[in-house]
Amino acid sequence: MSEIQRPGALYQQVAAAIREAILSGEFAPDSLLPSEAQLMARYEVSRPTVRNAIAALRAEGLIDVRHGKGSFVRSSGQPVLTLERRISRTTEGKFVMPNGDIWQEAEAPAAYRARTTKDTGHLLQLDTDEALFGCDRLLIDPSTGTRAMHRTLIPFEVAEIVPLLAEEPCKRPAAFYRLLTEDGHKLSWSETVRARMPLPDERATMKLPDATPILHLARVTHDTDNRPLILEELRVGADRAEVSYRITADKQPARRARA
Amino acid sequence: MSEIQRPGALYQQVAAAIREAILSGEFAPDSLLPSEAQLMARYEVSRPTVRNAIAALRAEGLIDVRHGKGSFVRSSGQPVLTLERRISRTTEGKFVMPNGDIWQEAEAPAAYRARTTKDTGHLLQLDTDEALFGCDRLLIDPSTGTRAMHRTLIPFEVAEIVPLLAEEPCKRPAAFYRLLTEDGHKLSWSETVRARMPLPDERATMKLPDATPILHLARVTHDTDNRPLILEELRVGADRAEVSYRITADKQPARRARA
DNA sequence: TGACGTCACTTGTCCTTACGAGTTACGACT
DNA sequence: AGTCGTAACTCGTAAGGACAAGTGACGTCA
Repeated sequence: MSEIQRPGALYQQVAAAIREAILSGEFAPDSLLPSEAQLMARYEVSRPTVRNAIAALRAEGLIDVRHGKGSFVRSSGQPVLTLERRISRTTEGKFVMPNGDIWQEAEAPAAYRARTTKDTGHLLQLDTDEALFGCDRLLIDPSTGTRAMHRTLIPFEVAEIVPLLAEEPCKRPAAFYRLLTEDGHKLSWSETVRARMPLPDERATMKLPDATPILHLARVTHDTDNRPLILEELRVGADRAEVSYRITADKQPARRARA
Repeated sequence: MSEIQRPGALYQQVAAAIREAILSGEFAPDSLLPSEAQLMARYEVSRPTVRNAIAALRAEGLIDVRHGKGSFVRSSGQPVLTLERRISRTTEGKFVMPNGDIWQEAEAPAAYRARTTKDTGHLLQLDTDEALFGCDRLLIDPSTGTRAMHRTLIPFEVAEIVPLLAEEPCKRPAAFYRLLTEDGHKLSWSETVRARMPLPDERATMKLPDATPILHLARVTHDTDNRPLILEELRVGADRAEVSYRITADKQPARRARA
């Protein structure tokens, strides 16, 4: 290390030095970092040490490395896609829960039968290993290229009681809402937001960069008597998307606050 | 590799084999994986290759490695802490926006002056580099040990117009809501949820495990005329916390649906 | 009995060497 | 001029060796 002694292992010192250089602006976003060979010379360390330092910065999401080209400072752009949930009461006293019509289906939806896990069972107020109708979709927002994975789950017993849902398990959820509302049901929603690292197949399907978590949304639609009817899951890369809940006050119609 | 040939590099084959063994249940959650030496023998590869495979699984959040002890399958437990936003109208026609009173302050709040970034400026409908009052807190939920970082930001010009906010910039946000409501303001909220990898200081402050993203919540409180008054940011490890929005229908009081 | 030191195990760090593979530019050949 | 091959760069993979550092069990000593 040609620079000041820092705490920790050598590769951490190197990583810290590069990190500071990035955050201080010495290396601008999207610019090319020195090559491994140059970093070896600059800090007087071996190649594994340099690569270890670079691996740490990749895990932090600070840089992107492209085979044969070099390491680039990741432009810490904000999400380009806002999933807006506008929660308000119109003058007619209805809640609004838009379904995000921006999405297009990249493939034909895949219908199947499944069973509740501990997780989905809890959300649907069912035990584990209960039978479900399922439907998976791969969605794309054409304006930003953002990909997302969508899943609809409907319990067997709900499909019996509310035949609307059993007819076409791969119908778009927005159609379910419309049909149920026309049928006299008063719906309420519960939406849970989690974040986690993607599984390898999720990384591949959504073409996620390194060190990119995914937002995992689970929306449960409840019937009048608070019985869970439908569980929808949406998974999307957190580098592209954010979720926004806008709660407007009494009788004031929802207004766009965007610049 | 003593097993079937797979696509990709050697270390990826090893990683895939271990991953499958974990997901299939051969290695139970919280159980000890074979040591590096055992894995070297089992797959007939060198130690760097084994370590590379293990590094991949760490980045996926599948395993935890403890120096001197070994590698453990991470128990994929669900979040232990649900930040509930119950959005409903009471019979008096008021919206409810609880502030999460579970949190306790781990240290004295730190007040300071700051300037808007591109990000915070956008949320507060201000240009970049406008003056702000700021206050940072380190919060702890004593029942789960979950740590979170909280930040309050109030524009100078808002503090002039609404003197309540300037008096005590480190007052608890819930107190702001109460004071403003008593003063006749009709508040509305906009809450944005993002996820990203933590910076090193965030990892240290919140004691986050490897490969753990954070949830980043930004809540803007709007005044009657839709002017942004307060920006609150909450950062919390996504391994511990989730956010839940419950939107209940007309006049039906919010009910707990938890088991 | 209790405290402590040692040893055998674990992962962490760091080095050297070698070759494979993607990218780009330059130059020679057609 | 256009095409294509090669050379020189980049990062990716893999092996080997050596020592440091954390952990826990066991045995010795006071």
